[in-house]
Amino acid sequence: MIDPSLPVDEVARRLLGARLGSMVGGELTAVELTEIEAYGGEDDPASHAYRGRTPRNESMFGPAGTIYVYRSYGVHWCMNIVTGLPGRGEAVLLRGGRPVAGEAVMARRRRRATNLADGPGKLTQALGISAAHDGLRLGSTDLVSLDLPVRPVGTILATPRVGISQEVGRPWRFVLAG
DNA sequence: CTATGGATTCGCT
DNA sequence: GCGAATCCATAGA
Repeated sequence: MIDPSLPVDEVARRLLGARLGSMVGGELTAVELTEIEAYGGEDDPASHAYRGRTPRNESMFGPAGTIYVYRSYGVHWCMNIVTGLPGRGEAVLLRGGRPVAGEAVMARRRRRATNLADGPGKLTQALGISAAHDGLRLGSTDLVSLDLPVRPVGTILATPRVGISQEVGRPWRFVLAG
């Protein structure tokens, strides 16, 4: 599913256009990923893994494909997928997607009809992702699915990551053009 | 633009 | 232990 030998930024690129689905409360929802950021391990000041292993980021140090969910700003859930070798603490943050299934369910969860998943907190809310999913592993659970794009996606833009003050020079935010 | 929200971590005592 | 600062955002005015 996630090749542990690939650099984290390469994984981020490849996951653009992938279909991320969830089965929560018996309801199926799915998005096509359009915005992803890469985060390194203990050598990346912007990464949660920078200060080493803690109770919160424990799942970041699991095998590639592990899901890492954390609370952002005390309000939102943010979902990451671990990459690289176990113990490295590398992961990609799923920052946005385009709904492709279960839009009505997403609209109900979001209490909105538009902008259903165009942000990290919106994406998890639309898919029903929460702390209950932290530590699960893609391929080992039916609750979350990830399917890589069957055909090449369009242009991929690389920009600095947002919301951080460190390592601004590292262009590790990837967005699908259009 | 501002209000909001709560867990986590760190620096002290 | 305890308090304070921090934090990869969103909605609504």
